[in-house]
Amino acid sequence: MRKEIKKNTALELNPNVSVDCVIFGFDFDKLNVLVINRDYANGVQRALPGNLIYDDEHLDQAANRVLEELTGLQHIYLEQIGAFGDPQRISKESDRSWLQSIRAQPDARVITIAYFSFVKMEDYQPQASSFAKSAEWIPINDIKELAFDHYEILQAAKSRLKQMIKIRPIGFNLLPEKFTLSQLHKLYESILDKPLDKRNFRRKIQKLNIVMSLKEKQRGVPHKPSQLFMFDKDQYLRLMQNGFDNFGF
Amino acid sequence: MRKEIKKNTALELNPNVSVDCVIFGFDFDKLNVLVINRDYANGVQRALPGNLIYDDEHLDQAANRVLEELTGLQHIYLEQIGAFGDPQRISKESDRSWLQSIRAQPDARVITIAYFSFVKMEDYQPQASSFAKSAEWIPINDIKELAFDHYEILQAAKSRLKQMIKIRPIGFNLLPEKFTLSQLHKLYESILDKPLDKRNFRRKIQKLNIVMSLKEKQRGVPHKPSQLFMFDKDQYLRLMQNGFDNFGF
DNA sequence: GCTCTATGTGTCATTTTAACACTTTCAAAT
DNA sequence: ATTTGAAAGTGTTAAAATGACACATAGAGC
Repeated sequence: MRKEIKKNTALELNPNVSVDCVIFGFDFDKLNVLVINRDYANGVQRALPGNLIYDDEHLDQAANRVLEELTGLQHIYLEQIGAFGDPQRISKESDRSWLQSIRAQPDARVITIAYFSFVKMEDYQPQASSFAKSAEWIPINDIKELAFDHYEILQAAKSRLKQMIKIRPIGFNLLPEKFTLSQLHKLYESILDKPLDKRNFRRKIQKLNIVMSLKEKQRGVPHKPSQLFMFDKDQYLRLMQNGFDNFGF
Repeated sequence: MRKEIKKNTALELNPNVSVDCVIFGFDFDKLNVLVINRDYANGVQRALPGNLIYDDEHLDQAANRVLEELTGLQHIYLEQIGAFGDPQRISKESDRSWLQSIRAQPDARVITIAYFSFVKMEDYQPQASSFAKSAEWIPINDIKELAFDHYEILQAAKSRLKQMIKIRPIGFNLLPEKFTLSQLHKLYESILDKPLDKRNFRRKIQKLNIVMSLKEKQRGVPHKPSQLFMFDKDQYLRLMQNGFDNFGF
């Protein structure tokens, strides 16, 4: 018998449904993703933060709870990517042996609902706990494999991010309050994974009026100091409401 | 005790995960959606075709199977919309009483994975079976309520369709092999839910080279007969491969 | 042959895009 | 004090895309 009898208590995990989170961060040079490391027989393996949901829990809440339990990150707006449900998605040998050490029903079919978000890296210092041995930011392009089907989920998240940047001014979430246009430019290049003409980029961004130039400049840099900017929240909200559908580079 | 002991046989339904399908059709005038009718104590209620998945089944396969079982539609490319997982999503009284008549574990938490697709209405005459009393095309704008959270799912599907039409030439799937530009025009207006300038629409479509004009005209219409067109499959595939991201009306 | 109805067609002003190179400002090193 | 290195900042032009707009045409039914 593989499944246990399941009582209807509020705090019971649902053995068939999990959530996984892809959290993007930007270090002014490249995109990073938040991963946890877990011990297993033959070493350490990376995975996205994720776990089973409780039976009476909203999916979105579950994603937030799990993310916090494993990495300490709180109060993050997570957006659903979709469900991943290959019946074999958790049956690699390294995954199975690990599941046996942490799950009451390690052989249950599990479908997972993936979520993603993007944050200012500086604001969130990951703090591992629960079954995560550690939690850290890893450059996206350095990731060659992950547990379960998490690599596939990561690719889906990247492609959603790429789409999303064309219809929403995402920089808001990934950059600190004050930033330079070069940093924003680099962010767009990192996400779209292609070079963008500097002058055309600046023209296009400025026409949207979502950035306001401050009276302040960078200091201590060994080159011409850059103007600092902030996002204009009102203008941002106005754009979003009018269903803004062209931010295409 | 709400859940039964669950054995690990291949043909067992997973009590926690279902799929639901939103199938759009176009009758040359407006968008329709395929719904099933089910009997319950106080009458008839409409629902999207959907049901539990088997424990060893891919989600996509489950969606295809369920759609066929309930409506007879086969061989349809279904695209995932996402997961819907409100813990209360199946607890309206009318839904519960109906579930008790068809489910082994009517009180289990069920999350559903929604799929959508669009077909040529003429090619698919719905044939109800299983617990569907009937299956039929209903104009989208006539639908005011559906079972469970299906109305919400329908809205999500509509909004995905609206997005998708901006990045893919969807007419391929919704129109018969030979069609007129006016029909295509009307289709775009129905999906986008706003009028589009006739001349600008025609110019834009023709520039893409995805439609080929035939040597054939409409016959028997009480007005100037329209030129017939077909889609150019090669050009379509070429466009799709190059990641075609602007079809914006 | 008259009427009704949907088809089909072109222009122009405005906006958007893509391509492209040099000067400026600061810190650090000499 | 001068030089050097490194990134910031800035404008023009040609080509393409967009949006607004009105009237002649072809067939069916009477």
